[in-house]
Amino acid sequence: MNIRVRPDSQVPIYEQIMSQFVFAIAAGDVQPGERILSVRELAAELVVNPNTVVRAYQELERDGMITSKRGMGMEVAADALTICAERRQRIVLTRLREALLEASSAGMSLVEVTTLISNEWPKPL
Amino acid sequence: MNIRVRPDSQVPIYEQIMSQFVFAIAAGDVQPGERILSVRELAAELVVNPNTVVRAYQELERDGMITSKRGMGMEVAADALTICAERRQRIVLTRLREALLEASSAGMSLVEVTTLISNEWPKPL
Amino acid sequence: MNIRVRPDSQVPIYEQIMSQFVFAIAAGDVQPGERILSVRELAAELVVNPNTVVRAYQELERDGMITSKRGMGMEVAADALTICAERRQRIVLTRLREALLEASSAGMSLVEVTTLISNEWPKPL
Amino acid sequence: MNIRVRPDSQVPIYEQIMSQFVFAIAAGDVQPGERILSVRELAAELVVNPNTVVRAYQELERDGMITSKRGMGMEVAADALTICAERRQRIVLTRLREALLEASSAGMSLVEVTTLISNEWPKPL
DNA sequence: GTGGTCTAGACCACG
DNA sequence: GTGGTCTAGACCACC
Repeated sequence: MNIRVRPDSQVPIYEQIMSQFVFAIAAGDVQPGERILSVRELAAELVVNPNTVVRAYQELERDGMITSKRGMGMEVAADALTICAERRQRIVLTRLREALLEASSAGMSLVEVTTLISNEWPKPL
Repeated sequence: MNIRVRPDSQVPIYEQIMSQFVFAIAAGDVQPGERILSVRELAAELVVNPNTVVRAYQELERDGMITSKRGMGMEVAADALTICAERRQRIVLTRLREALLEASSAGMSLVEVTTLISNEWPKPL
Repeated sequence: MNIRVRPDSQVPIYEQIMSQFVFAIAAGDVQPGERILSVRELAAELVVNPNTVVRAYQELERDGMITSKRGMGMEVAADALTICAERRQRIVLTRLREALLEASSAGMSLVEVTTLISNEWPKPL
Repeated sequence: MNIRVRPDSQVPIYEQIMSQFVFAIAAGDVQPGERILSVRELAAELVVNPNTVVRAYQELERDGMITSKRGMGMEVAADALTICAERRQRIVLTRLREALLEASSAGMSLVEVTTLISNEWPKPL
């Protein structure tokens, strides 16, 4: 799994990290039980403050996506897949709804938005 | 033109005010040359601190959407329509792009997104 | 004497009116004892709020440049010429000093400024 | 770089702060990428309300002179030098033009002004 | 009446 | 620690 963050994005770095984990787990890129990078390792790889990774991991753990194994690092939780699939859906939906609400209140029609989306649909990375 | 703000939104109140002006001007709800509510009036109407309105107005002014007539309030700038139309497009596009990028990186296909949007398209207010 | 104001200038309209009177009197365009436009007339001519003209006239009167003749309007004061000449000097000097201070603190040399001034010297109107 | 403000000046404190940054950057006193004083630090140093510094920094940021690194303070932007050099020129020119226009309309000749300037040229601080 | 500036102090998210 | 936003209330200049 490849994690990348955009430090200049509007969305907080720790949230970017979280989303990427959620997406990776939901997609099956990482399996339940699999060990994940340590805080220090990931922080070094992303060139990011370790505290930021700590926060992302804490929230992921609180939500049951990862679990800490008594001083041996952290791994993907057993039931992470279900949670992540649901959460992925929720993240995407929320963001899309906001964008649509704004487009609508800006006076755009459904047709216009649909056309625009077809043009803007990002190419696979 | 009716302005409403959600004080508990993620997006700052002064930005909400700005967007609504941009959209209202772009839609022709208010004409260039037309006087807008005074800082105190709008603050009272929105139940918001006057300074918050001041900030929104100042940013709108420096972007050329409104102009201040010393001691006589503020009015929609002569060339506000062009600016606002362009900016509206930009605001909506930016937000949509981010949402689509996320949907894409979450593994959704263009078809799925399009379907989802048709279902989620907000009803006119 | 021709008075013109720039409503969008940084300097207050009433000050613009005052300066122009000072300059006109100092230049001899209007003579002591000569009647000046009434508040209403000047306000109409400049398309300006009468209160603004009132303020300009009040300050001019307070400084001895014009005097009100019992309900018959206002006229240039007897000793206005001396006062205005002195004041004109002061106005120009103050403004120039500020500009030079800024230029200097911006790192420009005297030579640069002198050159620049020769190029920028406004053509007679 | 030493920043000083005159609290009793006509020009707003936040503008004084901005100008000093522009001049300092244009002069190369601070380099692109260099970290600048935090809001609280500068506010304490100038004995000024932090919000005043915030305003100055925000306007400098939106004009591309400095950039904010979330949670890590602000630094001089990469292309700040170009912007600041251009802006410095503009600030000085505008102020000088106004002063010259006034001097001219007061009836002074170019020679008089040049002489006056040589006498008034402020000594280096 | 209008906008413009400043202070004081609070709370928040982020790293 | 950092910046970002908001409130409250004050004073000012201008029209």
